[in-house]
Amino acid sequence: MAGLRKLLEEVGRLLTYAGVGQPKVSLAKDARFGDVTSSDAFDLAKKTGKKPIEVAKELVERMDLSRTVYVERVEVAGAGYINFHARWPRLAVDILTEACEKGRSYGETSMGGGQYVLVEHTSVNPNKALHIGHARNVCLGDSLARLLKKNGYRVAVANYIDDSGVQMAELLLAFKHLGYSMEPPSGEKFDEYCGRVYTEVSKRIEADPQLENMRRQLAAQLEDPYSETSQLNRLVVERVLMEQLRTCWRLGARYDVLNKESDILFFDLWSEVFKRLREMGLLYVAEDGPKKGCWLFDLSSHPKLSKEGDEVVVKSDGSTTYVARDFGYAAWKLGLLDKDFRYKLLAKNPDGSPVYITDRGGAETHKYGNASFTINVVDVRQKRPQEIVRYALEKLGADPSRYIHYAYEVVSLSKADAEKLNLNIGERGFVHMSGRGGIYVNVDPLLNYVKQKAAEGARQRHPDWSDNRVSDVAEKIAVAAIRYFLIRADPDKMIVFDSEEASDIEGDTGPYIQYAYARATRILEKADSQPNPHNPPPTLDTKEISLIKEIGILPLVYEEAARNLSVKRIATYLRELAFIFNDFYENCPVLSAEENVKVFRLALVEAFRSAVSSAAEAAGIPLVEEM
RNA sequence: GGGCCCGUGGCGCAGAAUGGAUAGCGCACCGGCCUUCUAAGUCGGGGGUCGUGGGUUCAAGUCCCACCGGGCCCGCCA
Repeated sequence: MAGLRKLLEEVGRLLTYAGVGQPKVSLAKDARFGDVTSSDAFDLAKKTGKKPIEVAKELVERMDLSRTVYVERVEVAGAGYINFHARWPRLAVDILTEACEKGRSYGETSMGGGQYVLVEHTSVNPNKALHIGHARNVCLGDSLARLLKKNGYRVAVANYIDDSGVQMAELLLAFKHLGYSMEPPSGEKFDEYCGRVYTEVSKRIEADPQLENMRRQLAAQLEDPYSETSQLNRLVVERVLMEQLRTCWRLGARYDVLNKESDILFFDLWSEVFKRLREMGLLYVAEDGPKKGCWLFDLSSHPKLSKEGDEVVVKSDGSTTYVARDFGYAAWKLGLLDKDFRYKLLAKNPDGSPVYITDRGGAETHKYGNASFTINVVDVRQKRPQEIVRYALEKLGADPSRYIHYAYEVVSLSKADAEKLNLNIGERGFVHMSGRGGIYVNVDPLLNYVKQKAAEGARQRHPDWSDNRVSDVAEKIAVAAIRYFLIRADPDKMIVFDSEEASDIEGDTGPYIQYAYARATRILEKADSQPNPHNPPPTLDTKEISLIKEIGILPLVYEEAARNLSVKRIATYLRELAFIFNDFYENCPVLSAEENVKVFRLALVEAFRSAVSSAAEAAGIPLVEEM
């Protein structure tokens, strides 16, 4: 077990023996307040009517420090705080030894206990390229999956492929009837080309009712899986999908399974849900009104949605709505159904693992459903439909807390970026992105832009580097910059995307973390002694202690982040860790220190590398040995 | 009309499920630090009534209420 946790437990024991029922201990936010601090005296003072400072003194008097391992001394401070100071050399040995030994897996916990979790993210309509808003989804989802793995969960990653909507019909209209070629102009990716075509066709449809009619016919043909239109659609979908996957892989994401919406119907996941909800009297046909002839899902006893009316699940023409398909799909995720998909192998992730896709003729079966819980990374605008699905699952007898909608706010474009697209947005400082409206910044061009910036810097610093090496490092810097930018923000806050801000590689950015790691790597490269954490100098520098403490905190950070599903927490940890390392780097020379200090500091640097590697892996931020 | 979310120095953010000791950081601005482990770094300076008003508490950026400002959702679209 990690050193800091042992310290916290020891403090807890001391307080318990002194008479505190439920000790409230936390790591001190400032070294002036010791290492671990308690405000229990305030609570006790309230109950007994004494002064907090008197209570604190009494508690401390009752503590026996003669047999502690990690606690060196205790003091009462301020109005009644109890501050504990650690026996640092001892604690340092524990923390550094563990970190050095475990390397990139340092800090991992077993809180998940092997539970199986299905994380779904990306889920971009397969008719366009990923824009920066989709990238937020990918980075959050991928980091969540990574974080859960760090905490001992078994994780599979799904990507929902909505291959049966109007948006596909619109694209097919262009290819079948409007003379658009299926081959993009040279140099343009197929998915970006399709996105452009989609925007153009949408505009034409708006102005031409006849085209709208044609689109409707195509959409109807998509309902029949054996129609010629459906076959063409499958071709387009898979081709766009492969291009999208390349972008996602570039960002560091990976997938286990791609579930196509059309296959939810084909494999009949919906009918059983329909039957059961109907038997429970929660589905009924509207006899009159604007929704006459539709099957509606009863929301009248829902605490909040009851005021908004019931939800259509089957349209009057007999086709299902998006929400209905999601009912079936969600029930499958939680193992409420006997039916399952069949798959075929689609591709390999960069790590070599297989990516399966649902396929009506597929030979493969895999158990991806029946998760302990499932997380859907979907933007906040879908809160209502997601809540309806959750509610339906509850009615079907599932524990609704197993169905988690991980909602995040959208990414919009700054005024400056809107103007680059020749948009006049007036008074407002931002504009919402829209694939249909052609208002977006795509991920690949953005990555290329940041990469180019990073490459310039690398070439200046290392004139001897080959083009390949420059490109390789610049790519990783670009990915780190974009991922960190998207992850560090609170998911509840809208990101107003600005190219210049997002492409920054100085200050509070991903490359800042990479830089600290590269510096550490360099020290170890140049060292002529072996790191040794076992014989710390009798007194440690405050910069050393800060760094050791921050390294020691990682397991606690992982648990906290997993408990709150907060990938932001990992980003802020990385930033803080790198900041503290830089402080150490500036103030504590390693290579020029006396031998006994040197080997200990080398171990500290090594331990730092373990902690950064581990946390960077959890956040999906690539590292470079030299930059 | 009903519901959800946001509001911290000029700008962008952090303040960690459980309220605690002088509110942190980046950008921008001014001024230092490269014959010493990469200056993509670092140190110092100016700049904040944490939207407003109440309340709870020994203690509120953090909890409660109201209001103001901004965003989103309430389709036989997905």
